[in-house]
Amino acid sequence: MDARTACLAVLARREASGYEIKKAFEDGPYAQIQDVGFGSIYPALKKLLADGLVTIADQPGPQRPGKRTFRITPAGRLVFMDRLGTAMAPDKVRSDFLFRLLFADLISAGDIERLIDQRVAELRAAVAEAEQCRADIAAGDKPPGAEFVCGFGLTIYRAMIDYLEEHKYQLVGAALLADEAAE
Amino acid sequence: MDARTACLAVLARREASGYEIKKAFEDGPYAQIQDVGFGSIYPALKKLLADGLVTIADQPGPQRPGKRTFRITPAGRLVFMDRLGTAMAPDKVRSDFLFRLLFADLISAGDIERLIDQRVAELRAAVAEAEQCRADIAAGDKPPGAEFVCGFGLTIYRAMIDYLEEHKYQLVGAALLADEAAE
DNA sequence: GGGAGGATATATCGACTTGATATATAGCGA
DNA sequence: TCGCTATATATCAAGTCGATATATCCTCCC
Repeated sequence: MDARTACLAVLARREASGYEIKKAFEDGPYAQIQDVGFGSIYPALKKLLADGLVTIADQPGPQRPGKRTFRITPAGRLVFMDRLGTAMAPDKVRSDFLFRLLFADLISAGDIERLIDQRVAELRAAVAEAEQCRADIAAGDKPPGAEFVCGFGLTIYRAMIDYLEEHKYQLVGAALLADEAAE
Repeated sequence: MDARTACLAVLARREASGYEIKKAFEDGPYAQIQDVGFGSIYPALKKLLADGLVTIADQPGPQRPGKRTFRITPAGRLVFMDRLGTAMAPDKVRSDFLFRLLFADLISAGDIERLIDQRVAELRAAVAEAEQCRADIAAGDKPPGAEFVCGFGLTIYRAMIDYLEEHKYQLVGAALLADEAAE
């Protein structure tokens, strides 16, 4: 998924500035799935504008000085629909946390426990956010996919928490034994 | 996690060529967690060699012509241990699959069902691979972290399959209703 | 023996992403 | 009015990604 498609996706739902597109990928359902920085968004919007897939919306209300609100064009909508039908890239995970646990034998038992506790706390925060997100969706008139994706995230976060709590001492215990043996 | 650290991690366990490092990130426990291409590995090894964190191991047996086997140095081991203690980058997911489902209202019911079925099939393959991986670990004398991480992956994959199968018709049903309304 | 195909092996290139940084205005509370 | 945060755009160096080029070795089958 390139930045151009990501911008088109947000604009397919509503008009937005580059800044607002960035925010859409920081919270809400997109946040769990994708990550796009300014360094990708602004060049992408420039290209989309040059290709006629988005236009700059005229500004009815009082606006911030530099702000430009983008609107998707019919051509842009066609291109986006076409992308939705094209082959998917395989899903990817990048986890520094699990990477460290692979080398648990090189870390002290205390540090392992701290690492896992910290991650569980982060996951609990993610659960709270996903629950909030789902409540917002139920209240507003959002597309059915959003609820499905939020529910998916919620389920997975909970499964992760359960696994970490159930198996934590398998790892910490092994580290304690190793620490003793080293003495 | 940069490519240099990734190379050091593999070399912390055993000597390996660039090609073998790449393979380590294609199957086995690293595969679920990280992804590194040749375009990152070879420049990383060059830098590590220049910094004295790895050396080229002498070649006892008969070897392939161009092959160079790298060995981590004591300095490299220190740097790697230090990295393990440094702040973690937050975990990231990138899912083209979920992204498409967010726009399920723009896709036909049949296509949604196909999309989900395909993903479930991929996940089943991932489960089989993780089970194989865990069996290999139990047989050999692998570090405790590997079993933990494989089990984690297995649990999450299964949770994903369950959710997709249980909620599939929530999404497909909504799409069918929308298709009818459009006629 | 020989040839096809696949696995092993290194290297590089352009396009893109990432993370940091620079710049500036608006709004709000102390 | 001073400082803080949020809004807003833009750019840069460093690094990553995916494709491609090149070459050798091994195995299987005719």
